[in-house]
Amino acid sequence: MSKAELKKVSDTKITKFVKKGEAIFSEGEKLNGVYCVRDGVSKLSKLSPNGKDQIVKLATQGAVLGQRSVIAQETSNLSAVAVKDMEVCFIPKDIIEETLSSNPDFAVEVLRHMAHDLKEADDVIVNMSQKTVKQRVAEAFIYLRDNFGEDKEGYLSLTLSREDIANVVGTATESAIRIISDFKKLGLIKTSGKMIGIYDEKRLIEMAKGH
Amino acid sequence: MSKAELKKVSDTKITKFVKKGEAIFSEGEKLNGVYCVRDGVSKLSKLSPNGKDQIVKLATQGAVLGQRSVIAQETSNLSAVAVKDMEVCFIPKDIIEETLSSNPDFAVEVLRHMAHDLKEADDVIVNMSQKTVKQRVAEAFIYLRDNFGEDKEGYLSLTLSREDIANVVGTATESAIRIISDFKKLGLIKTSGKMIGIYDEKRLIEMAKGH
DNA sequence: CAGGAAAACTGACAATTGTCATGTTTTGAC
DNA sequence: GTCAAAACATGACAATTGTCAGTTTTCCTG
Repeated sequence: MSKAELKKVSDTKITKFVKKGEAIFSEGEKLNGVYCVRDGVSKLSKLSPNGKDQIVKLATQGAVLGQRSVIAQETSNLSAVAVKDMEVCFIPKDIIEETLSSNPDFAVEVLRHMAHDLKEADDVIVNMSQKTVKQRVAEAFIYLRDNFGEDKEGYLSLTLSREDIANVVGTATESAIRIISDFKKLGLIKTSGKMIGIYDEKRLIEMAKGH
Repeated sequence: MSKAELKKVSDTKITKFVKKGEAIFSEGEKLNGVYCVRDGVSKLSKLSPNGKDQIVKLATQGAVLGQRSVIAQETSNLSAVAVKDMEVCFIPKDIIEETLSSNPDFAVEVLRHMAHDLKEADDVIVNMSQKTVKQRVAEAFIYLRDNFGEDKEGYLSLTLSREDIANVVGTATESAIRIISDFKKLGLIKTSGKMIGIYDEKRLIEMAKGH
């Protein structure tokens, strides 16, 4: 992006704070721009016909929410809700569209990013369809550690509710809870309240691979 | 694309015929360009660690294979194998990259397309994680009819092996076969050899929705 | 800090799905 | 046409997962 363009963006951007549990936008909503995540974490989920909310992605610092819908000129196919207090900045879609069509480098940049997302989505599809719930839960913890880190005591920095964990994994809340209990009994993880920590990484990774 | 660009593309493109069962490229392969599907159908699949091949997408006329990998400058994350004799034309990646960075409209066009694919991938994730195998099989038949049509006798124009159907749905081959038998007994579909036809669309759609 | 709501947890059971074993049919090469 | 290999099909059973019902714990609000 040129300096002039950068300036225009920073002039028009609006910073917004979103508390944990609050929505940034909802499925089916028409978006007038995109939201850059400066801080915090958002879950991107889609309501399934049976009433459950499948979490498709967790977005953190650097992610751009709503990009897909704005580019495709469609309403959002996902809901975005904060799972950790957030700071986001809004960029109107006019700016995006203008920059896209005037600046090929920007377009290619966005394209690369979207190509990456698409690959990740493919991976999720394979995991969902070919791995057991137990494997997916194990994988989820490793993913959470790798992407959001852990505190000094070894607990995952991003604490999700059991229901959210179940919705990431795509299973019933009770099943997720049961598997968490099992993992704890097996000494793979430790828990403290709703916080979860990885205790035996090696064996947890084994579990994710299927024994 | 300008006329000069179009000319360059049509000068460099190489038409190739791929027989049913043959691969266009494989997972992990480095691609030197993309393949436009002129005719036929390809399955795009990914090997899961347990040895099963999950079909992520079926691509037909108009689809561009390898686009994601070429844009992201990565090796392919999927394998492409013909499930119906194909005619594809190859476009070297240099041409793609050059056109992308010189022609914003082309980039935006590709971007829109990829945004659409991403939405579809999200939908697949939700289906995989929230629907039963029975629902997914029913949905698969409706999808096959809507996207590939049916012949005069009402059989799906695209005939997949039972194994491929299982791999689309993400289940064991035996489970897929059993469900196909059940659907037939229930009068939802009809079969003739490996061909499958939709017999009672309304009830099949009900089944896809969950009873 | 009391009380109520929400979240976490557990048990019992049913439904779904996968696996293995085996038989049947179809297909394709010769 | 024949024969072997592959694909299709079914049964029996085990493993996984979901559902419902109920208890305990945690969290939040006044």
